[in-house]
Amino acid sequence: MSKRGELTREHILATAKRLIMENGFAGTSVDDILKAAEVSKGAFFHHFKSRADLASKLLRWHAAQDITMFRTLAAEAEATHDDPYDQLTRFLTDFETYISNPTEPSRGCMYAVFTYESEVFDEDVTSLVADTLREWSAIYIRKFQEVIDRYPPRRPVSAKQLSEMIVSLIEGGLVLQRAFGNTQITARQSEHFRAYLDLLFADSREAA
Amino acid sequence: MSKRGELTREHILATAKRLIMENGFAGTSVDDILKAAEVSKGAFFHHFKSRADLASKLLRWHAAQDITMFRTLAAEAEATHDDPYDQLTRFLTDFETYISNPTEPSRGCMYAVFTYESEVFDEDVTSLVADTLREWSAIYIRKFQEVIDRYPPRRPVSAKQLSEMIVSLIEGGLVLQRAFGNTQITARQSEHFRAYLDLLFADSREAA
DNA sequence: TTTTAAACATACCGTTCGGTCTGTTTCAGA
DNA sequence: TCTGAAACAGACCGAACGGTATGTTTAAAA
Repeated sequence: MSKRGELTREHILATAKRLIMENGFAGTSVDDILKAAEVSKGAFFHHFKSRADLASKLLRWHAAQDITMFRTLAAEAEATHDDPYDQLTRFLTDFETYISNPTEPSRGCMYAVFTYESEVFDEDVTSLVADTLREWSAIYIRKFQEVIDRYPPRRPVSAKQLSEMIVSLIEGGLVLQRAFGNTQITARQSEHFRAYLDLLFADSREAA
Repeated sequence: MSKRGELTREHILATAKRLIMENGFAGTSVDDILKAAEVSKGAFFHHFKSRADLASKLLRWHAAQDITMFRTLAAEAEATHDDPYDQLTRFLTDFETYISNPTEPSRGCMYAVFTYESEVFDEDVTSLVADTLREWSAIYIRKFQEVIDRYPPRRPVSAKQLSEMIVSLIEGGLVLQRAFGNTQITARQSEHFRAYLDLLFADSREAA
């Protein structure tokens, strides 16, 4: 693909992403995207076979960006701290800064948007959503396992439970954040979760 | 309104609710509803001024049912237990049974569906969503405040924080539940939350 | 039994939808 | 400089859309 073509493609994807995060996928027509992106119908269908194809490509495009960002934050935390608990704390605080950033306020989670319209998509799209969410969870699980192995928690709890909790808190926080128009809510859930972690692990950490 | 008319109205609302929870609001056309409910266009537009009017009426209808169910569970818990902590535990376990009921598996939260398509609705709809979520939160807050007043928590925590956390966990759990096709996930979050509450309040409860 | 309004049925209308088709422009490589 | 394919532009199409207009049925009150 030529550089110019690639640019147009990305421009369409970015515009579609913005519109879909505002109105949902079913609420976003091809014409809406054309108008907002100021590209022609010919250009659109040159890059995407159909509207459904856009959904699939957009999801992959977003997931790639998303996982990259996730891994970058994780790598940064691991580079700065040796202790898995410190790494986790650092990762979460970085995430809190990112998610409540008022200059580019988050309109929610794209996976949630696709999930709540799941019946209109093919199985490859819905399974991609599930796979990406599972990848998120898997990274959390590994780190929580390291923490649990080093610092026995005050109450029996599994890495999977903790992972599922923080992912649920973030997803739910994003829903409330948008419903209430308050960009701080998701970060607050992450903070509260860290307080819970402290309650679980503070004793073993002090003992060590 | 006649009994027959009221029946048709409710049938349309129930059908629309089912379809919208599957495909989203923008993904559900009036014709889709007519076909699924086996009613004519004349019947539909006799009961609802427009498609947007259906959205508004449906939301109010659902919110009324929802809050009633919520209050019923709360009243039952309060009738069976004197202690606010016991009431809360009872309420949450009842909720867990309800939400993971496999005979009528929950496809998610209608407020979340409307929230993630919020740009397509008028302000009266979006503010109704926010108001209903706030009502939920308020009921939780009052109960948590009673608990905190009676049993000083191990760490400083506000009733608002605890309320926001359980609501986020449920909203997020419902997203994951649908994404993964696992009806147990939301109940698991509620359980985990109760474990956190135990960690917070067990000491003061034993002392009392 | 007659009257009347609510409750419904259906043909129809203008618009928007996703998608196609045909043609033009751009630009890297021969 | 020429060539060909990629990149785009925009008119056009049939289907589906939300909504209306007009008529028929139902059922309770007079």
